[in-house]
Amino acid sequence: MASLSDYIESYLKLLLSSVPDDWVEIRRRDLAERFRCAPSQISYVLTTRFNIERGYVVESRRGGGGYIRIFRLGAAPESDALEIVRGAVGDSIDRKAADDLIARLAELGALSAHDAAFVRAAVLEGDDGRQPELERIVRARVLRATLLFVLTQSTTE
Amino acid sequence: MASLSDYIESYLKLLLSSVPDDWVEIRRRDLAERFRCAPSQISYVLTTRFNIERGYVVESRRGGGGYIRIFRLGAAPESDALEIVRGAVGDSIDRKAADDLIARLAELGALSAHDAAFVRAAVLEGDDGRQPELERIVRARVLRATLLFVLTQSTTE
DNA sequence: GTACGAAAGGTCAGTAATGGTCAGAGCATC
DNA sequence: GATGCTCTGACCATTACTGACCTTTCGTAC
Repeated sequence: MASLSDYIESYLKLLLSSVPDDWVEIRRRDLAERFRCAPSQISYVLTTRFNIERGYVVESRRGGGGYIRIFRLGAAPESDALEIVRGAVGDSIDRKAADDLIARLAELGALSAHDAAFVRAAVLEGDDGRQPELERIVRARVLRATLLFVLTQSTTE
Repeated sequence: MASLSDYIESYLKLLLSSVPDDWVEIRRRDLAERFRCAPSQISYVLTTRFNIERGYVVESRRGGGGYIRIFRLGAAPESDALEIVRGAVGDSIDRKAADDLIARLAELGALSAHDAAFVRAAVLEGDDGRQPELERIVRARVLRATLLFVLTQSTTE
């Protein structure tokens, strides 16, 4: 329990806790140099430790003056609701399963009635039922994004 | 946020915000001199940062007394963020256009940096480039749904 | 009004400087 | 030895920036 990835993770979290805003900007190359590792390792740490399921969003730009920005969202990463979302929404989901999931989260108290209605609306947006396969994919992506958004927004305080 | 292009972009936006009308006039050569760069770099900044997707229109004239005018769009009170989303996202959208739209909304103040990063992450997630046509369609749907969701979410209180 | 030179801006290919991806090797744990 | 996490290197994609060359416009001489 002391891998290089762990050190990089700690370092980034320390960085995040030391700034007033909830985001930091780094350069992949510099960080790799500081830890004497391959640049791709930084990418590895970011995808495994700073993904959306853990409460972070990463944004980057390539090319000259490129950067990586890490945003920390407000949620407790180990909350039950996030666990459920992580497990329940795959790459593809049908309408009923999506609806059930939303209902279940509302029941758990993770989603207010208001939020549940909005998530449901977003997920059904543009669903004309003509391309079932496409719909399943879109539904999964929208569902995951909106749920994570709501869940990481509302538990901030 | 450290490249010369970024500085030139900031400078021009500052200029735009300091005038009563929504347009400014510059000379490519003077600006290049001020930033100590090649004149073509100014053109580069204009095409990448001040295009129509981001809400700007550029007009120019060559020869003696030549000039470049930059007009900012979207300042009309009736063109709110929701309208822009409905109009800009069609049935299919490429990666760059999606990114530009998110950037424009962030610039308008409709999206916070957090929310912009969030939407961007949701829209670009799972984009493996193996089925470009399908991705374009999925991207448009996810973009519209998440944008409408985030925008209506933040304006409801 | 034509010709020409000077003074703008436009275009584009090429180079450099980033970050992204992914297969596979290494290593730890069970 | 199977499984899963770490880590890397080779290769790819994107963005920044420049210089050489092109086009347009104006002013002036004739």
